[in-house]
Amino acid sequence: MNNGEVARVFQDIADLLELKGESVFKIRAYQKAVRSIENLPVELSQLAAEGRLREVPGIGEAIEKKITELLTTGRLQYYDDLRAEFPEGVISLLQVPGVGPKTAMRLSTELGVRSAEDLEKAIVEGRVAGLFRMGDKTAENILRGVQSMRTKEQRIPIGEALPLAQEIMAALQERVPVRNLTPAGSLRRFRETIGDIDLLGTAADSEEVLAAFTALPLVREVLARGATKASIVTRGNLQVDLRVVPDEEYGSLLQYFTGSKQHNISLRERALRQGLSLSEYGITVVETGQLERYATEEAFYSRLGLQYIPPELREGTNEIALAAEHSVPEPIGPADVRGDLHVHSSWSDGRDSIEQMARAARAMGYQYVAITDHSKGLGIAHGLNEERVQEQRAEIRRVNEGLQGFRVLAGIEVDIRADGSLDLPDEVLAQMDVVVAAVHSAMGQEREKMTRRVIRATENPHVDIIAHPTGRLLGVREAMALDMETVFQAAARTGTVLEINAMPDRLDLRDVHIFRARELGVKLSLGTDAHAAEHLGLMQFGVGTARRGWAGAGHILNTLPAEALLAALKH
DNA sequence: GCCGTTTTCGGCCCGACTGTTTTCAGTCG
Repeated sequence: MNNGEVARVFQDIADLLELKGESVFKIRAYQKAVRSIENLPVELSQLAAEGRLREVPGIGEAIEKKITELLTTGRLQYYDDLRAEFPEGVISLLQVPGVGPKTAMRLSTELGVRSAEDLEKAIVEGRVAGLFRMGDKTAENILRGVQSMRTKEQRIPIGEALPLAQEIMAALQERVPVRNLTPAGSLRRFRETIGDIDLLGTAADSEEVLAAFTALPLVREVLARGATKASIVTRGNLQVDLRVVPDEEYGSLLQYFTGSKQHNISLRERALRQGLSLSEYGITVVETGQLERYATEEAFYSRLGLQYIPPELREGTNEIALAAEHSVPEPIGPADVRGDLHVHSSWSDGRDSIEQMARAARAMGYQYVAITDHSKGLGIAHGLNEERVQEQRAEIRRVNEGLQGFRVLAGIEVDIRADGSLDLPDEVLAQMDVVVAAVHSAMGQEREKMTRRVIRATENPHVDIIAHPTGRLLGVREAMALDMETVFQAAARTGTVLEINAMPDRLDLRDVHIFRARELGVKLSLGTDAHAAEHLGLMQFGVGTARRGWAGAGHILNTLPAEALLAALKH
């Protein structure tokens, strides 16, 4: 049983306990365990084998026992008993926006509703509005919930959300005087997918800003518009919330709306022990009732005796404890990156010439770029054979002669074949500055075979970097079946670098993988996989993901100058 | 059910909004 499956069981238990009307604290304990497990960078089975389950925040004696039972037997008696107490399907009603545990139970016991379809029928027939303490408006609200559940846009990749947020912010700034306009929420934390866009700003006249916001051309529907907050739905069917407050409250508001939820809960629990109560309006000294306002997040965290915590680290793991000791690591920043190590040109399936890519990379402030076109096995991408590799090397030498203070590295993205052998002979690979290897075919191999295949590639003395190691495409293709722990160990043992692919639909390695790989001493690199000059800018998504994996500049090879980088590579 | 620079027992984040209400319950983020 993997972490996701265990987390689902505990989520179900939390839901069932809610239906049952159990103590909210017990329910919260299960929910906390779920979030903790979902964010875990390592398999529970591994922790269990090492007797370290209790080290996970939110896992105590009782939940440890339940996890052990699940891992060893695949079942959980407590869960089975709990489920037997309720009619099948009641849990599913909790998925409907506007329906909580109380309503779900009443719908089930009083109307026999067991599914969203049942619910819709009951509403249309007027049976819901007829219930005690329910009315037409409540029924209508739930009906909208059922419908939105069907049509609502799922979480969108950050690669779509960020440009959209920037477009909205730019449009707003053109129209009204608004300061400190910034994304908050999961967008600011650089999660790989975004549910809705949260924006914050400050202004003397918040009403004016909100009026301009709700009147933007891309607005399809205005959900709410108050004195400090407005919500709209875009034409692309995505919800965008904007909060506008005075300058002096900006710090606490930004802190609050950046989250994560678990981070904020942990922060507030800790503050209470210090006699302080936190809210989006500031910090209240409980004893005196005095409200202190904060214009910056730095001052807010400082008041709590904490080091500043970068947004990408605020997931409620152990960042607060580290901040209390002032030992939160400094994550890599965009300015640390000195070059891109995964770039295609028109020699394979890229759009732009080597020289165009090189000049674009130099314009970004880089010192080098590795041209890593596909090898011959990828016929569809016009991959390079031995002969064209030599021709391309000559072209790279020519381009380098025309570029001062910048270096184009001769690289290749060599295909890892189904058996783990490489698509070009070792003699050819030995001549390259950088060899990137990647799986592009037979991605459905079973776990053991796929793991052996990738490990064999890491064992080749010429392979410097494994690109997009899991092969996933967000929302399109699942990660390949790979034993990541074993892959990390092989990478660490052989000195092979694992790539953090910055393409927003890849982000591969992903955050939790980066976290674990780093722990095991694996070297990492950043690459955009650019197929056109403008893709080089996607590096920001790779950097954000690296930060979520708590990677510092020291963990990422292409923060080094060119010579030091080449010396650090395997061959 | 978890957890401890107040505690191994007794606490447990905070506020907004909505609807159906005469003071609040339920839901959400």
